[in-house]
Amino acid sequence: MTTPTTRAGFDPVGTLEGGLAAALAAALEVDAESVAALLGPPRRPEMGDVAIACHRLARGSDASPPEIAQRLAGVAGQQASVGAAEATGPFLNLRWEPAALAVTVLDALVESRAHPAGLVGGDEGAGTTWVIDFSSPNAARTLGFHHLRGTAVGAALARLYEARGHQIVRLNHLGDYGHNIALLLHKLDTTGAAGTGAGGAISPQRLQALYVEANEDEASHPDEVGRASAAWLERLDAGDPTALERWELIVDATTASLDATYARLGIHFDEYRGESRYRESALEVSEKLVAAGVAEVDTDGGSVFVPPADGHQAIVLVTKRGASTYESRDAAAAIERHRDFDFDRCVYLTDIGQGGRFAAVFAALVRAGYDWAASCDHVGFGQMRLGGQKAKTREGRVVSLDEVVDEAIERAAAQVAERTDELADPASVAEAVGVGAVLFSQCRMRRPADFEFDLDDAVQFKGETGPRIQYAYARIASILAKAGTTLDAALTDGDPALLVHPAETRVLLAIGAVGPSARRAYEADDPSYLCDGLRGVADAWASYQNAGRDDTALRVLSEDQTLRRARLRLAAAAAVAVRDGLAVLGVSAPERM
RNA sequence: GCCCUCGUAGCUCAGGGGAUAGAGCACCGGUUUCCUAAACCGGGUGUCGGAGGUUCGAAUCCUCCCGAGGGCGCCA
Repeated sequence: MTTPTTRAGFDPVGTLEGGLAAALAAALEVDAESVAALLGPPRRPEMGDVAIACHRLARGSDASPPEIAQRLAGVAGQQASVGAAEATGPFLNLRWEPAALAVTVLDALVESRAHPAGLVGGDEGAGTTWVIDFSSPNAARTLGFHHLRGTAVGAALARLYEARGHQIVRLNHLGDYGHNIALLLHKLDTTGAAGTGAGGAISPQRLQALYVEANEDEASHPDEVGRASAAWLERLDAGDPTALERWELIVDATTASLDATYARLGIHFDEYRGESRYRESALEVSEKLVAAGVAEVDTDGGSVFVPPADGHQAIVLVTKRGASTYESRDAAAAIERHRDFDFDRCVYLTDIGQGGRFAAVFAALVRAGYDWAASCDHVGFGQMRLGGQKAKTREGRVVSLDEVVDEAIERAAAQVAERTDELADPASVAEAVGVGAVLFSQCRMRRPADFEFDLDDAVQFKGETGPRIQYAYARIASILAKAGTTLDAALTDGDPALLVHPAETRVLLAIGAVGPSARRAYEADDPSYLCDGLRGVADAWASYQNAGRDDTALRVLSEDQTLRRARLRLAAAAAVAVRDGLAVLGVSAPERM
């Protein structure tokens, strides 16, 4: 009963359930697995902490489901971990013995501190390397608002994978090839030295201005600019030194700009690997796929393509004009990644619409003998809408990610200023809250679902938001401070067996649920499940703490010193659960706000 | 035409074959001599897009239809 920290991580309630399932299974002479699979939360919390539907257990038995439920109620009632067991028709509802639950949860939580990621950690990934490719911005442009979801979710997944024991390589597949670049090469040519500053470098701001001008040029003189740009792209393809030199200026300015934005969000990459890097290797891959009989050369135009196969769409590897394509460059990139990192899995986080394309590329590689390509996974996310429209533009222009973050921080600052408490550093709190609001808003929706983004909602500090969860942490921190103790000290002090009030049980169950929520998020490549778990703790804690307003007997800082220590331990546990979970999402937890 | 994602409360979204389908927002009321009222408590909403089918049991699985968005060999 005291081995809650397993390979699958912190799951004290699972430990209790396992013991219960074993006892029930023994009574029915069936295997524990099949009983454990039927255990789940009841429809409504008033019914109990855990329930079991007995219909399936009645199969192949003389007894009816209600009879089974009745019988199991008797067996369950004998368990030390069970406080109450009641058969309701074909269902068995039961409550854990509160003290047993408290001891199990809080002991497990202390044990989980041994893991670097705490209670959201696990060891499933030990000894394996995963590559994750996310954000994928374009050169010559600042990070746009439409990159927010992939960036926030990707960073969260990378941290989650690390928490689960994987070695992680974060890659940013920069769109440093094609039209945008061509346009800017031409622009740099026409503006000459005016385009560059001291030392020849281009500042991100200058680059952005040039990009806007270049697009205006194209709009007003499409034919002329189009021809000139295309010529520059050819020079670049041919390895022309001037073209390469300018290309480098553009990419350097881009990454400088991107890094600044990522830094605000607490995100970093191990490497940028732009598409242009695969200009030649893409053509080599194409040849290999032809040689393997996977790709064909089109008799009409000389292009190279992979015909539709096994339900996958057709993909073009080389165009009629002999240029690589998105698909062949992706194939080349995958091969390079496997060579460089020897990954066990390579995750591509992009919008869901690209799933078919990636699947076709990976399948073609597998058919050509690159068996490892079966461990390349496209993980897609739904589209963000703004006022019912695609997030890419608003009022006809690209909304930059920086603008959104600025606005979020501004609103957070206004809120913080309103409660001019003795905050030592209101600006840093506003930043933590603003950034937290933005990141959390991106992670909380189920990954594949489209969702309507509303900055007002995200930054509104109530409801299902990051700030509300941060607030729960801050309130606990405040209590601990008032008690003159620290989180770490409180966590191992006090007797859990005293935490038997229903409001306390609710907090304990919520804390216990965070581990499984992290595991599920990990298994589904979807941080939203973790968000659910954190929200549960914040809800339960807020409810508990507010109950203490009306009923002084429920105060954490009880007159009874023994009870007080136990409750401080519960508070610390809730705080740790929230903090560990938010950390995975990239959201910090200020001590005061 | 084919493929993918989806359709659940006024809005934004959860629902891992099981009970009376749930949260948040918005709206209305209540709770601050109090451990932070950015909170909490209470108040009510549903042809689960439609029709069949499988099942003891379907929002959930299968088929068809309707509707939305996205993708579908030479753009990135």
